[in-house]
Amino acid sequence: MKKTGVRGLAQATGLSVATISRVLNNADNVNKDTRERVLEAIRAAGYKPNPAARALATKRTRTIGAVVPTLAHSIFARFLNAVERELAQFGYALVIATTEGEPEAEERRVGELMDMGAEALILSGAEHSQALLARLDAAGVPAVCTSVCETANGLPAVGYDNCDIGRAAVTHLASVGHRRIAVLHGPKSDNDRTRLRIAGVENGARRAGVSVILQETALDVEGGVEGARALLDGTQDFSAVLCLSDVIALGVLFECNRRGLTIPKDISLMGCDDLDWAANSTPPLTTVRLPTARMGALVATSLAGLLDEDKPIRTARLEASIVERASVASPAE
Amino acid sequence: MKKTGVRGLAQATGLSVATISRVLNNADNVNKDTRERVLEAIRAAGYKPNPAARALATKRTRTIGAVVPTLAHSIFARFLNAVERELAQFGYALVIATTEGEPEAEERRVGELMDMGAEALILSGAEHSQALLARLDAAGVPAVCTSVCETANGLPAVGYDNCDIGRAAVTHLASVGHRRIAVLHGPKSDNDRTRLRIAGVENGARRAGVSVILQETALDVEGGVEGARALLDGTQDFSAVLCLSDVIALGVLFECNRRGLTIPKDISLMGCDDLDWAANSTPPLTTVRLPTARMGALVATSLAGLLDEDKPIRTARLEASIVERASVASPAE
DNA sequence: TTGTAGGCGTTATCAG
DNA sequence: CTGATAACGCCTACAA
Repeated sequence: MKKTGVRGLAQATGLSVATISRVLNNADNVNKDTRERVLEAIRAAGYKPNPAARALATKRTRTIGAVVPTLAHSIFARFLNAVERELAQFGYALVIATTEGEPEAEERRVGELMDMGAEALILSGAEHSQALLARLDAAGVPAVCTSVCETANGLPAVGYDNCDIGRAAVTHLASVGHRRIAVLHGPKSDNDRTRLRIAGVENGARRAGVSVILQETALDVEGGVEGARALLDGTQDFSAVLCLSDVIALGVLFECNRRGLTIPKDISLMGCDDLDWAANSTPPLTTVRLPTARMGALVATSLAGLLDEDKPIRTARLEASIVERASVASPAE
Repeated sequence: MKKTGVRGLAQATGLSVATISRVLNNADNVNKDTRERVLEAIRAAGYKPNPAARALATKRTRTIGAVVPTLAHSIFARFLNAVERELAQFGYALVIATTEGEPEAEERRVGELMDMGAEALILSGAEHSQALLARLDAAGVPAVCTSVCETANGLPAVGYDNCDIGRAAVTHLASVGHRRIAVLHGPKSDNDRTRLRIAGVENGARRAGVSVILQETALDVEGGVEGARALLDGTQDFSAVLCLSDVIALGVLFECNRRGLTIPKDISLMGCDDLDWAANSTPPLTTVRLPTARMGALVATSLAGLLDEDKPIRTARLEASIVERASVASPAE
C-alpha cells in the first residue's frame, strides 16, 4: 500500500525521507538529478506538505494574528488590507479577530490567537491590559501596537502621532482665521488614539489662542449627524467644526446640507483619515491624511523581518499630512 | 528535568498522558477528582496545548479561509466581520486573503489557504476557475460561494439573488413613475454579481415597460461622480439613476449637489447595499438592503455545522429588501 | 476509570 | 550528497 507524505515519496523514488525533506525546503546540498527526480515524484503524486506536521517540527506556523475593534470601519479594513497584502509576500497568513466594541475582549481574543499558533500579534492602539501584556511575554510572543507611535508598555509601535494630528488640525483651522472651533470626536473611553488627538487639539488651541468646544459622539455617520445637531442647536458659537474621524465629518456634512448650511461659506468642516470619498464630496473635504496603507505595509515587513531574520522591530512614526481641499475657508465676518 | 506538554503533566500528576488528553478534550469518562487534579496541574504549569501537534494528530486545524476581492470595500469588510464574529463562537479562526482586483489571483490565494491548512473556504461570487474547482475537490476541501444564491459548479451558495435585486430596484422605480432610468454599475468583467444585477435590471425594465441606460463605472465614490457626470453631460434623458452599489450612489449624490440638482426633486436616486451612511444622507437614500451580516453569520454556522457535525451545507437564498427613504420620488414632468 | 503504545507527517541530527 | 532515526506534542485504539 502507498504510504503518505514524504514517506510515500521516499518509497516512490527509492530515496530517503531526509532527501525528500531537503528538496522540499530547497536545501543546497542535494544532487541536481536527485532533486529533479524528487520534484517529478512530487508533481506526479500531487503532494502537498502537511502544514501541521511542519509546524510541529519547526515550531513555526507562519501565521500572524491581528486584533482590531471591528472591520466595519474602513479605517481598520484598509489597514488590514495592506497588512494582508504585504504579509502574503512573505508567506505569512493573517488571521483576524475583532473585539466588537468590548475592549475587555481584547485579552481573550489575543489568547485565542496565541492558542491557535499565531507567531506574532498586531494590536490596535497603545494601551493594553496588564494581563494581556503578561500573557504575551509569558509566551514570548512578539506584538506591535498600531495607529500610535509610542507606547508605555515596552511594545514597539508602528503608526502616527495622534497628538500631533489633533494639534495640526486645529492649528490649520486657526491659521485661516477660526477662533472658535467645535470638535466632534468619537468615544474617549477605551480609545487612546481619540484621547491623544483631543489632547493635541487642546494643546494646539492653547498655542494658537483659539477656543474649542469638545463634543463626543458615536463613531459613525449617524454620530456625525447627531453631533452636528447638538452643536448647531446649542448656544455656543463656532465657525468651524473639526471631526476627529471622517465618518463623523460625513454626518456633519449631511446635516449641514439638510439645514441649508453651505460649507465652507457658513461653516468650515475638517475631518481626519482621508477616506476614499473625501476627495469627491461636495465640497471636497479638507482632512488629515493618515498613512494607513503605509502603516499596514510597514507593520507587515517589520513583523516578517523579526520572524524571518530576527531584526528587532523599530518603533516607527509615520507622517500624517493635512490635505487642503474646499471644506475649509476663512470665517465670514 | 521537566518534560514538556502532556507528558510533563502526566509526570507531574502521576497520571498517564491519555488521562491528561481526556480532560483536555473534556471527555466524559474521567473521574471528577482526577480531572480536578489535572486541571490544577494545568493551571500550575500554565500549560497550553500545542495547536500544531493537535492538528497533526486530529487532522483538524479549526481554521477557515476566506478570499475576497478586497477589504477596502465596506461590503466585504462588513461581511467578514460577521463571519469572524460567528466563527469565533464555534472556535474557528478566520484567515483572510484578498485578490486585490486580479481575479486570476483567486486560485493562487485559495491554494495558499489550503496549503496553510484551511479546512474550508469562503469564496466570493459564483464563478470560479476550473483549476480552482479541481483543486478543491482533489483535496476534498469544502467551500461556499457567497453573495450569490446559486452556482453552476456544484458548490453550495449562501447569499442573495442578485438578479432579483436588480429587478426589484427598477420595478420600484418604475412603480413610482419613472420611465427612463439610468443605471450606474461597477465593472462587469470578473464580477458575476454585477452581471446578474444588470440582467435583473433589464428584465425588470422590460416587464415594466420602462427603458434603461446602462453605464459602467469604477466601483467607488469617484466612479459614482464620474458616472454621474457622463450621464448628466450626455444627451440621454432620464428621471432616475439607479446605482448598483451604494458607494457609487454616494458619488452621484455628491455630483448632483455640486450641480445644484436636488434629489429627489430634479432626479431620483436609488442605491444598493444599504451602507451605514445611507439612512443619514441628505436626502436619506432609498436602497436595497443586502443581508450582509446575516449572510456572514449563516456562512459561518453552515461551515461549522459541516465541519463539526457534517451537516451538508444547504444553499441559502437570503431576502434582500427595498428600504424606501427619501431619495426617490415620482418624476416631475 | 486509567494506562500503554503507536501513529500523525515533517524536520533535523548524525553517521556514512 | 544521502540515509537512519529520533524528536516534535498530542490523540486514540486497545488493554487492563
